[in-house]
Amino acid sequence: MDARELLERCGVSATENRLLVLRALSGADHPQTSQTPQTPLELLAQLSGRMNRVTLYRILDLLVERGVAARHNAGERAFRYCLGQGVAGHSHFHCTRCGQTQCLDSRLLEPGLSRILSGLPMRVEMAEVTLGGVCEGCLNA
Amino acid sequence: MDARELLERCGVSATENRLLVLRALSGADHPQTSQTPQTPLELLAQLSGRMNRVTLYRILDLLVERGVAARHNAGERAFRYCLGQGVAGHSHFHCTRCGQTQCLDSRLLEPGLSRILSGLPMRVEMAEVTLGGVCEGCLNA
DNA sequence: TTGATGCTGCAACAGAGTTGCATTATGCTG
DNA sequence: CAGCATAATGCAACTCTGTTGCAGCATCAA
Repeated sequence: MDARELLERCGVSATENRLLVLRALSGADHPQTSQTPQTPLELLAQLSGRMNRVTLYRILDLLVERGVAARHNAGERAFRYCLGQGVAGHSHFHCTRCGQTQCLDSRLLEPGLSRILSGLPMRVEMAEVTLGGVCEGCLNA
Repeated sequence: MDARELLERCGVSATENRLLVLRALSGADHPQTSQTPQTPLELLAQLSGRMNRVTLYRILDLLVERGVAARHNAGERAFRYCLGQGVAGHSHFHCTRCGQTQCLDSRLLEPGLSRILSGLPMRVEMAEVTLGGVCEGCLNA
């Protein structure tokens, strides 16, 4: 979907900076990162430092609040951000061998997750699965 | 189990400070927190600030490394710690209404988790499920 | 006793995120 | 178009959380 349209649909104006952040999140300039959630500083590097650090934080907060991006924590000090909302089934895998973090296809988690939720007494509105181990690539290498 | 014994079993000497931290983690003095992972600063408050901040951090690192405690991140700035190792099925629920975070019984997650893992191509060594929503207590209130 | 090791505390530092405020851009109303 | 209100941005300074280096002290074994 068009980034400009995406922004306006959720009620925020499509400023130059916001478009840049969306572009960086989508990995448009660094295809290999498209499935990897990024830290604010990594994003800033992609933007060649052209944007103020604070502005970036504010835009990320806004995107998360509007459900355009998801904030995620893999046990590091910094948060990581990626496109897509943070509700049901937004999950990640972190490879301890190569250090890469990748987003998991939520459809793979669906059946298992609903099984977990069915056994719980609380009302669950958000579910995030964080997995760690050795990724397919490292296993084959 | 006895705290002193627990420490010595995993090869670290049972110093006064370490026993204090274990005691605080177990919620011995504040029963309502026994199921709630705590931040280092909350732990420090329980210890009436009698321990140096750095010492506490070092002890927590040690306990995590030895599998006695689990480090966990619920999307806040600070980590939270609780007893029990951080491997397979260590999971939490965060109530958005009352703000409480509680540990989930891993046995409740077991079937759903193994279903998730069976569909993935990577070798999974750690799995953590983070749920958010409204807890049982708040639903009834 | 001596030496080696481990634990603790203090101070200083580093990373990540936030706040306050001034400046600039944008858009609306008359 | 002018004037004003609002939103977005940038800068500096700050807070919070965790880390590192170093020195003092305890413990234990030879």
